[in-house]
Amino acid sequence: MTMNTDTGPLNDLSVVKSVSLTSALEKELERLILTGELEPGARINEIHLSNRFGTSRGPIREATRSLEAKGLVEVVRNRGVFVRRLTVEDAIEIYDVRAALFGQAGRLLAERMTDELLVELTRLVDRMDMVADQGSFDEYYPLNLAFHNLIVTSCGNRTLAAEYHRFVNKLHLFRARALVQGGGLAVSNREHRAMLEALASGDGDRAQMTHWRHVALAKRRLIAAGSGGASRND
Amino acid sequence: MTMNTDTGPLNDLSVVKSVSLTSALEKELERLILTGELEPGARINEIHLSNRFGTSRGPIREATRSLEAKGLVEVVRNRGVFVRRLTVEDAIEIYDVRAALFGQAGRLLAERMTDELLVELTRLVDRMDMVADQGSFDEYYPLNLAFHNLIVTSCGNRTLAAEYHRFVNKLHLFRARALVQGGGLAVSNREHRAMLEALASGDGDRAQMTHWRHVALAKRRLIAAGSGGASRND
DNA sequence: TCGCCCCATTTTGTTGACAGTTGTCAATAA
DNA sequence: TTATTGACAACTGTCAACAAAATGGGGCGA
Repeated sequence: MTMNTDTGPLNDLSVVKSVSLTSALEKELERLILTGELEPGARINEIHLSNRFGTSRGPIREATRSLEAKGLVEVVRNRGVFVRRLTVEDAIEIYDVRAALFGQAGRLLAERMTDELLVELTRLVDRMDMVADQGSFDEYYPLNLAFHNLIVTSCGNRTLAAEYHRFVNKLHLFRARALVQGGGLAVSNREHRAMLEALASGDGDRAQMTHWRHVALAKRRLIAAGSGGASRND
Repeated sequence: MTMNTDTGPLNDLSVVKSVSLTSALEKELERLILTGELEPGARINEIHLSNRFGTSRGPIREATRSLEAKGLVEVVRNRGVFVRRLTVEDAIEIYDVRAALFGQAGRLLAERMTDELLVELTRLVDRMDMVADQGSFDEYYPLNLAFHNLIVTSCGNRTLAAEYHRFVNKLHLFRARALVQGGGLAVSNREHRAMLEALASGDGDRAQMTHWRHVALAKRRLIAAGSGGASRND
């Protein structure tokens, strides 16, 4: 059982009154899941949670039903709810969806590009090149994340952005999560430069293609890495 | 209030025991929303529903929280839940997401195309041409729906298919729903033929482009029709 | 007549309790 | 030793009741 009884997260919950208890619980549960504190496959015990958060089971059940609809947990009747476990096949499917959404975001962004944004994006890619030379993955990863987030949130389509983030989050449920983050840093950043050029040109077709390809290649790297060693999906 | 007290749908609910009451209620509520029996903006009264379905409020609350996560209803604290109302801007955003997903489906399908599927798809397009000549929209619409569904469900990516359908469903919440279905029948079917050719060629790039463009053009038709007359989104 | 305040009613938020189901473990028999 | 059975414990599914908030209407005063 991965439950602890510290009261840390509890404060955030008790303070709020403007927002419903259910949604606060949902946010907290989502955090626990995405950070891995609740591991994929783990069972979510309603009584334990209600004790931990000092509420009854009702709001917790509502929160888990919401998380089920979002695809983060699985509800089995008379058995309980479990943190969803993604297979390699699931992860690959998600990559295709991600590629489609990210490509569309690139297209939209190319058609509404600004100089400031181009400067900001270029700076991120430059810094990624720097840390990639040093092979420092720990520094590369957050920059990479910021780069992608900036593109998606700037494309002007909030629906698309929300969906994109939902699927990126879902990848956290993938057991062999290290594979997702792997891949050549320098190679990946060369793709970033191609994306930048397409965005700067204002050519929507080209931007969509480069952005789509970036995720598609990441998927390829995932498959290649997966078929090598840790391909078990039990 | 659009509630009636007939016991028709109730039977389906009481019979089942293997599936939870919550998910049965959720399905029924989703049906009521998508068919328009519960109109966009309508308030969902927990007590009324619990009386109507003969349950307590608990399962109904869980079902509505799930529908909220799916984007079909909106929950306002201490006020209740309302059937979500889509603005024109929302609908346009959804079209972009749909285009991205449909394009990806086209690409995937092109790479795993079979002769039988091509025959089946061609038959649908042929029949659409027939009824389009007669200007019979009532016959065209279900054929068109079947055509798109067949493509998406055959692409081999269940995650993508589920997302696509989720967004198509959400379009039912758009007030000026007639606009969504509008557009030239013959024009639209000409795009279908281009998609067929791309699928038959097995060229993923080309298939993605033709499929993406098909939805993008539908979006354009929506915008054109919307800016003309019924552009109010109150 | 118009605007504001107060109170009753309605509705939601949350809780605790009970019933039914699942999983476990020990005792028994082969 | 191993398989089976029965009882117990833990947990989920559902419900009814209480508390808090919002809605609506009537009365009062300007």
